[in-house]
Amino acid sequence: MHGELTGSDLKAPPAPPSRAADFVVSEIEAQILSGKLRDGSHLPAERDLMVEFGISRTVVREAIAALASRGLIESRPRFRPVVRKPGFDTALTAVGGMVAHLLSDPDGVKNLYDTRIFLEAALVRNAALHARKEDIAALRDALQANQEALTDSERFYATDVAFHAVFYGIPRNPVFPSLHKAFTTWLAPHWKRMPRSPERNRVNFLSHREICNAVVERDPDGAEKALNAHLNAAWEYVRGTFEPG
Amino acid sequence: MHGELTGSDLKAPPAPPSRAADFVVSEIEAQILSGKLRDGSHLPAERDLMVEFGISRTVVREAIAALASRGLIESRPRFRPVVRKPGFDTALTAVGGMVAHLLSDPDGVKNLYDTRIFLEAALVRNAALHARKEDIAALRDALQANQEALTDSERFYATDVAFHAVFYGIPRNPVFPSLHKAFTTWLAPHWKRMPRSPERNRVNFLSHREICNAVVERDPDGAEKALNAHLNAAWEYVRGTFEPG
DNA sequence: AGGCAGGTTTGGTCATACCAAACTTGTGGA
DNA sequence: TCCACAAGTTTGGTATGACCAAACCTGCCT
Repeated sequence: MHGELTGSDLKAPPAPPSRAADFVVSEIEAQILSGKLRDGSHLPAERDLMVEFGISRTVVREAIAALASRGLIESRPRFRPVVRKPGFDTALTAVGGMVAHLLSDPDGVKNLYDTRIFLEAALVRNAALHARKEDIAALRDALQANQEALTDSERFYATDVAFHAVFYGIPRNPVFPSLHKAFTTWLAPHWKRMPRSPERNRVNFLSHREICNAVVERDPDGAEKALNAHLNAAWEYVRGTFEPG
Repeated sequence: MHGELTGSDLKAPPAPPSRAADFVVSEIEAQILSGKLRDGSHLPAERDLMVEFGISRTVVREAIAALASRGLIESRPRFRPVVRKPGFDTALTAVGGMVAHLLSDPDGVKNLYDTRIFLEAALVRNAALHARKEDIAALRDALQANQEALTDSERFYATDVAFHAVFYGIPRNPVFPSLHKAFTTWLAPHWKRMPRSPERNRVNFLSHREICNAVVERDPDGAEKALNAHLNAAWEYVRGTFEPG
């Protein structure tokens, strides 16, 4: 049936590649890139693909599954698969399931959270140095919304997230908003179990205001310090959700 | 236009109907987490799984494929799948294929590279502030290796990567080395096409030395500035690999 | 004991069939 | 004319069963 993979392998140990569906995958991959399959359009029917590539439906389905898990196509149970040219955040979404397992280990949560702190510290520093007028305005708006939600823990959480999100938007690099989304999504389960109260909200709000003020005053060190204090304090509460101590 | 979907029968976004393989996936997922399937052990034969779950081999294979693409098991062509409890960098590896597509767009490369610069700037700053003696020593070693490879562009590249890697190790958070690996892997294709020469190597080495010195002198601003200059200069060369201008 | 040959597993692929849900189409009523 | 509903067709999901080739295992033979 199909040709051979002329043994030009790349690596000795894991090399003898005899894959068939992979060919289809890369083919469809290429078609998506070349635009033959445009974003949003849907994939041909499986039965059409099998004649187009001269393979069995088994392989077609396998290929589709692979593409789907790579985020290149979106395959709902009974519907026609939809072509999706992935963005940075769909990429991060795809790892989500795996990250969930990483987080079964408390160290995983800690490491991920520390990464977030590290990045966000750099972001507030960046904000203090480079924030534009609109950014400052957005920050103030977010802060006010945060304040107005002090007594509504549900809404406070949302405005809290929104406040932090502002910093991720300032560099004008789409990777950062995607990262923010990823962080909040991944850490949300633990966050949800964190005790909440108007008092806690108030503390957090004050931290936000402190950060905001430092940014407005163009004080990167102050902003960074405030953010670190803020997030490290939050950690003490989060860790209670899985470290009984 | 259409009336509306003021929801009667259709479940709008995601959650509707039927998937059979997903059950198997989550089941095996759970078994991996619970330790019933230990890391490194191999999965039961497909024909065994189909009786264990009372499903057809089709579904079993689909489930295995899904697990494999999520990085929970490692499935080589003709071999028994091996259970793998994923780590941060296997997670990032899994996205790799997708990222490759993001990079088909020059903006994607730019955004990713900018992200790297941003993170690495924060890392060198962190290094200047918190590097331990061992870290400084490692940095000096890496720098020296880098110098000794000046005339061998191949080896220079390796030592270059290794030098930068030191900074990712300083926070002692495994996420950062994984990120470094991911960055270098993803950007490598473009990097490979970048013109190289002993002169370029020398320029890069001098940048490295400058960064190293700033770190040794505990000068975060200087280190950050030097790194930004270094990487932004490199970008000018990299962009030539896809922007013919 | 060591090594090779043959039988047995096991993953990869194909072909076929059936079901149920989604899509399409055609007809009839307001 | 247009909407609504029902029958017919497509299409994805799953199940069987079969075959091949490579990997694995077993046991004989030197």
